[in-house]
Amino acid sequence: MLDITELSRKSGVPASKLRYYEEVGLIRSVGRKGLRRVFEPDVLPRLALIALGQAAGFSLAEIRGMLGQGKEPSIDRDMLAAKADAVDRHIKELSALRDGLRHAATCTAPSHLECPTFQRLMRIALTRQGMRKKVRPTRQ
Amino acid sequence: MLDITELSRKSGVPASKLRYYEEVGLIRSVGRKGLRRVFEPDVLPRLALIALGQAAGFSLAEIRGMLGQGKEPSIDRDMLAAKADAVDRHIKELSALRDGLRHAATCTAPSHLECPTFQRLMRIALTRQGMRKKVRPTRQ
DNA sequence: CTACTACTTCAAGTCAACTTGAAGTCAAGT
DNA sequence: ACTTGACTTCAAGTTGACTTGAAGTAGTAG
Repeated sequence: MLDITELSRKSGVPASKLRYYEEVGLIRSVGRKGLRRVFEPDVLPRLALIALGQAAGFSLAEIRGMLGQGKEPSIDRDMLAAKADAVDRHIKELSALRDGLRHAATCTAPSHLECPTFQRLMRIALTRQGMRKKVRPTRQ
Repeated sequence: MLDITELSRKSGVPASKLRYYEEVGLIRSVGRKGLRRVFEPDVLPRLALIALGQAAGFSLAEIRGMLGQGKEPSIDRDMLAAKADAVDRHIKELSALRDGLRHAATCTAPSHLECPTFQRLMRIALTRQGMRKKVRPTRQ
């Protein structure tokens, strides 16, 4: 059993965030010691999953859906497979971006617009336009 | 030369977003026809680059930094290489997540906590904890 | 018993990236 | 000349994911 400060220290997640996560139903405390929340140690892997899900561009609501409320993830297998496919598509886009960046860093073509590698990058970028699955950075 | 409606139609980017992007210095209009902004066609690849950069988890400020203001990207090669490395690390995380998801979709182990694939996923997730490079979905 | 500290709640603030709405303006068609 | 429609500006609103601040309270040290 961990109080919120211990959990915060072990996980690296600020206490305010832990309270927020509990409030929105992502984690659960199993009781109180005085005022203080007490958590079971299995919230640690759960927090790791949450962080990973965020890194993949899922909203907290989606992550809550994936994790379920019980301890056992108990998740819909088809949905998981679909999510995996979505992540895979995202990876492909990012691979193209990485290659494009690396190329741009070394390419000495007169104009990027004339460079075939750049052209390919553009095509992939434009392909992406339709599918509205974006991602953006979080402050801090 | 394109007016804002044509640019919006060709790029799939709503006009309000185009105005916003101009306001924050991501794109430039080259003049007005009456009230209406007029753009050069080379903003089209630029918009594609912006979308791709967002997909990679960069903020608009970072993207503005990468693209520069002129037509020629004129970007710092070292920074580009560093960005490419960052994207590559992100890809590795996502690959782990994808594998974890696929595994979870098919795994019939009694408890995920006992499953070695899940364990591996956890280790990678926890590795990520230190580096504050997150990403989250955009509405619409 | 009193202080002190670290927690508690709850409301409000913040941030990026946009969108929406009101009120105005221009050029093109009738 | 007048209407129409699509643009214009500018301020304010929205969303998700938090953080911050004020005011309160519970366990512990002295």
